[in-house]
Amino acid sequence: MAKSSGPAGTKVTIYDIAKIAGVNPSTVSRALGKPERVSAKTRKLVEQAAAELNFRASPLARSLLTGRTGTVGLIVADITNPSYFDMIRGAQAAAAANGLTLVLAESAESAATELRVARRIQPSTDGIILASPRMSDPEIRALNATKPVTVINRSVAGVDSVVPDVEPGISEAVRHLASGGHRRIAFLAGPDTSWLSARRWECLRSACEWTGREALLIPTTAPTAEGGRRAARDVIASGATAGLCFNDVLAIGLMRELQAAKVTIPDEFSVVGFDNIFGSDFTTPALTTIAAPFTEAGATALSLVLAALPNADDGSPNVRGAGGAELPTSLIVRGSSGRLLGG
Amino acid sequence: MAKSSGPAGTKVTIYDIAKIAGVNPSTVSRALGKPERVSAKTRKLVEQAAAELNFRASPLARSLLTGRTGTVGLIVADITNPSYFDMIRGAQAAAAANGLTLVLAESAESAATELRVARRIQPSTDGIILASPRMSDPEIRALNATKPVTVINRSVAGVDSVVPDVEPGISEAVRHLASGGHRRIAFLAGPDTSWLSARRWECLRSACEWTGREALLIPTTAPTAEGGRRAARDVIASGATAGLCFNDVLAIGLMRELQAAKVTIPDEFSVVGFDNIFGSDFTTPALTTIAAPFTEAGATALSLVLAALPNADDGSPNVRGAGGAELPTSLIVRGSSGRLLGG
DNA sequence: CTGAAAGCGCTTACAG
DNA sequence: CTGAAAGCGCTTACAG
Repeated sequence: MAKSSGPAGTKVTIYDIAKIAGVNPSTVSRALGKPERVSAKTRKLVEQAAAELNFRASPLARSLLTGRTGTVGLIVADITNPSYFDMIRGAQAAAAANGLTLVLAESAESAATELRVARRIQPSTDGIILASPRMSDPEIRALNATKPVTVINRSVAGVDSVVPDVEPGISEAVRHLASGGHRRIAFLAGPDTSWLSARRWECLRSACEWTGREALLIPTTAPTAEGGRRAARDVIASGATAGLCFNDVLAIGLMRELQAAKVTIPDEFSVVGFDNIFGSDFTTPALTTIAAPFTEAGATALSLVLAALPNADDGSPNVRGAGGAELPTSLIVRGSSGRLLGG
Repeated sequence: MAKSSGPAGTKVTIYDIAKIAGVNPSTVSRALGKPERVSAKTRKLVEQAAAELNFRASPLARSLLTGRTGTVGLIVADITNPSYFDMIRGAQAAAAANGLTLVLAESAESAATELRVARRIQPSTDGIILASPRMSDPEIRALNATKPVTVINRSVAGVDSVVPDVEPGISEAVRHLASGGHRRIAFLAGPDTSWLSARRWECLRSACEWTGREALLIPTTAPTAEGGRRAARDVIASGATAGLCFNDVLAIGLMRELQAAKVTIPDEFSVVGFDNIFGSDFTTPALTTIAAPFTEAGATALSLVLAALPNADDGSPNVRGAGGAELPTSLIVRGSSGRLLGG
């Protein structure tokens, strides 16, 4: 039996290595952590012993000393909402590229849960990213006072953020719809705690005003396909001939329900979504949507957290809340929008 | 200025609390951790002080002592592959329900990366779940010797696992296709390191044999939409009139490419996927697919890891590799499959 | 270049 | 019920 494969649970420490290498534990630590500070011979001895015992340093013990966990948290409202997929992917890739581990958590669209989860993971992470947070500004600032926080799809004074510049995408969409003969455009809103939904609505209203169109706000029960279906009746009742939806899933739900009610899309009604999610081009007609570079948003958020970390060199606290990125949006025209029949 | 909002980075410890509560640090620890072992007065004192200082116990320090991290890792091949979404969701929900944090990591479909990532996160987790792992059996067993491992979509001797029972779903699919007049059925394979792909192919072959149909194996370049598109030519060349695809994304890619080549679906060719992913009903025609309860798979995997944890009571190492769950699959017939025109 | 000691923040027998 | 001490596994000045 090789002793290297001890029973599960046997923890190999630097002391074990020190013993068989015949050196002091502190020398083991050095040999492994800063090999250049140790003689070639010692290093070899230690490395051999470490390999033999299949040693893995405890990140916990190290973190306790260094104050760094090598982990960044990402909290999203709904882990299965495809709008977040690219963001998660972007953050995860950026974390891996920086030798960090990403912890993913979910808030179930609840501000209270979000705060609880954030508090829970904060002590074991170096910083956290909040995707479309539902908490209040002061709550976010309080978290940011403990460890670096970056918010995505929201702007909070004193906190690093990554937000889409919604203007270009929405302007394009309104011009596109206006040229298709649409005069009354409905906005199917997101959760009312959503900063981004408010921004999009504001922007739509102003774009409609500018082009002499009418903008209508239609609340929804949830930013899901079901939420879109349920809103369909109100949309039709409003007299709008086009709907801009807070996200693509909502848009797909709306389109399905309208089609079920024999409304032809886009001849009788145009549907435009947001986010260009996976599958948004699977529908018939394929969904027109306003896209934002979410992969980049996730990566940028991670780099902002990284930049806000206390400097490893001098330990000086870094500036926080100075960072901010605005990512451009654009319209992707597909089949679900176009000229209004007889419009 | 309230002193409760100290500058960032000021770490509040039980010593600070002990000082202002006028008790020993160990008493603080007890008051917070096992309140029943402390007098009501002391408890109140400590709780007040803790609240005042906005104290949060360091999970790192605690983990170092207890050996428990309160974290479970989940490694998937591709974080944006929708086949994994429900699995991730199920595991995440089950983790949260048990007061655990889920760490999500990605292996980029590479066995080497997978092993590296697993080793990296193992020390800071209590156990890990490997979704459709690409590593070798011995590598997985070695990981399992250190800390509990549960594999999903794979069976490894001595390791807990959750696998779909592919038989019912595939049998149904073959009967469905046979009754539609299909005699030659292609299987668009997954990665050749995929245990599940091998299983599905075996099962399809045996089901075809049983019903007197011909089964053909068509390799693909990747389990993605692009992989499906690229395989389309081979599929047609094979003379098959129906294709069972390793996953839905592959199936959607295949369907799109065939449609682009003016093949009418399902009149001239039937397409069946696996996994019933989000969006698989968005296509036209909607995708017929073989579904497995992935949310449940994720949750079950988490509970298996939990059960394999060393017993908190007596610290006795728990049995590992004894657990195993088989989850039933079923066919969801939608528009992409049916009777072969003139078949 | 290397050793001995102190300490990161907590928990847990052990006394009293 | 509470205090004093030891220890989890590592790192880092401080001597030599």
